Amino acid sequence: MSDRPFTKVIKILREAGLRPTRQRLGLAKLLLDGTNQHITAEELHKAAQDNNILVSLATVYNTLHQFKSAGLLREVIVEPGRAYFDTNLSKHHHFYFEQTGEITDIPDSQINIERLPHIPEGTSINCIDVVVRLSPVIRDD
Amino acid sequence: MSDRPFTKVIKILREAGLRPTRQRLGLAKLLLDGTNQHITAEELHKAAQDNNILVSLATVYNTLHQFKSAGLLREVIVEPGRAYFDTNLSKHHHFYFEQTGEITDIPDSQINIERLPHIPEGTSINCIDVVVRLSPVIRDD
DNA sequence: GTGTTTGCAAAGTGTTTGCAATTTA
DNA sequence: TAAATTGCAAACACTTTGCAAACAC
Repeated sequence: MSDRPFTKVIKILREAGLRPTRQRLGLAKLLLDGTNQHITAEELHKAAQDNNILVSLATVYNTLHQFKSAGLLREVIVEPGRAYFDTNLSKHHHFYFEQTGEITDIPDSQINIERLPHIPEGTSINCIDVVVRLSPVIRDD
Repeated sequence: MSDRPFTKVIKILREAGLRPTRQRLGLAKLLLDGTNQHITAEELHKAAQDNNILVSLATVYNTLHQFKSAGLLREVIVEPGRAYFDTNLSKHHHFYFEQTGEITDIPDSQINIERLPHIPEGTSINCIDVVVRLSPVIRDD
């Protein structure tokens, strides 16, 4: 919404090695506004249109991957055939509402993995993803 | 490989409410042989061809979903755009080798989730999936 | 015989890519 | 102006679907 802190977003992009083009600036402003979001390319494209940010769907896809490579976003995999991107870079996990497709964060403090498994030789852990899949409670009364 | 215990597979399908057709029997024999497998539709289709089981790719897809609905298989979601099916029905988790796409099991005894998160009201946990993503160790010598 | 299942080909969904035109530095 | 970026449309990978023919019971 604010128009001035453009400089901040420009700085972020520059430091990520990405030229601050009109499209990247617009998408970065939508994504990196400090709120935690779980968004698909289509949703972001729609959000851009709604905010008068002209950008093609192809560029949205490319930009999401560039942001991911630059460490500005993470990918969350909870269902086949659809990629979600997560603006929360801190350690955390996810609830996935199977009914609605909604994703919400589980703070790292609320989950704790004890007893880590023995890691195969020659490999190292990239990350550990925990997805708690939820369904609506069915009440029969 | 064995030809006689067909009766066993027929029984499994019958109890799952699925007619034991030639295609389902063939696929069930490949899948439910007691080993733990993580397989895609394409891979299963190829395996069927290699074993002289005539079945179309569309039927492989349909059969995998029928088996899943019947509780004979589980779906594992580790990468977007590809569905893996898991013949291991006991509680366990997964290693995912990002480099190769390979999936292996983590026995439930080797991982332990403490302190479960607070579940949103009106929902119940369907399942908890843990994916430990691995990369090859990079050695610089 | 009747309802189920199959296979094909077509359609669908989400994503990536080649390339000319445009923009950035 | 040289290199990076964009947008389009086409290609892509994977999956689902409609429907006539084949099959199971």
